[in-house]
Amino acid sequence: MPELPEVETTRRGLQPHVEGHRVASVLLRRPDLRWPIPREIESLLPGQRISAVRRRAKYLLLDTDAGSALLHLGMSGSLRVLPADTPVRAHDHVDIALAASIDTPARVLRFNDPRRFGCLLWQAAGDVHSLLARLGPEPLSDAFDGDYLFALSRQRKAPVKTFLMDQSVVVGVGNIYAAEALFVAGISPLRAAGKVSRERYVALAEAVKLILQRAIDRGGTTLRDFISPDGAPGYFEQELLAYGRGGQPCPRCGHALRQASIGQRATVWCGRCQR
DNA sequence: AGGTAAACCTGGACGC
DNA sequence: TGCGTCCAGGTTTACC
Repeated sequence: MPELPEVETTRRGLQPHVEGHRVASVLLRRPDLRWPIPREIESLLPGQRISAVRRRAKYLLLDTDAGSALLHLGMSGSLRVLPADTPVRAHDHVDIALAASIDTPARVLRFNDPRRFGCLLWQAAGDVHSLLARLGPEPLSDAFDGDYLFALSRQRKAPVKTFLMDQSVVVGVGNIYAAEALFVAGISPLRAAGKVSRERYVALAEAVKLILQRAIDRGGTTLRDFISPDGAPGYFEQELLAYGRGGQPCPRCGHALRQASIGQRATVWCGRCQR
């Protein structure tokens, strides 16, 4: 489910309830998600004060003096901050209980993930987890621009949509926002990455930034099960121009939007506006 | 090295 | 109503 805007929405929802608070206890209702949950989550995290809630790519990090809990929401994961006595529902796999303080009641940070493609891992203090080691730049940073994409894409034969979704090229762009950005930039998702001009990569980088920022402003996209930590859905779905609209008229020219699978992912685009 | 496809897992939508 | 099939916001892993 979650691409960068949904993870960032989650981070922002978590931050006021989690940052500066102490972990009272950890409850694992199953020992694994995508991978086994490491021992440190149970042995080191309880008692620690969470100093920051950060995002890198589609990962969330809960920083403590001992190290960081590293979370990924996979396709169907969500995190919520709930009153400590909230009844458990199906697929509530992990509770990180937060200690009560003078001005806040006890709450629980609860990780729900039906498909279990998400993960909860541990990054020791001073370390960079191997999953974070080979990631590309953040799309909303100055390091990401058209010149960067142009330089990296030379000689590459994979479709530009596959290239854009490669997390070692740029992080955070998944299937929804890749389709949207290519639509806005007027680039066919099928075009080989190495055959897109510098000028058009400038337009693409700008489109990625614009769309991701706009989606963050709307609280992300809720298709099925994405919810923010306070239970609210995202409102970007109503602004989607291409994703999920195969067969419908192009919002720009009225021509029927095409749909096909590119790199194992359903892709929608306008054969007239996108070349 | 780059490119492609299988694999992981559950639930919802759909057709019969 | 029930069952089979297909599809879904991700990414590692294996293979060519």
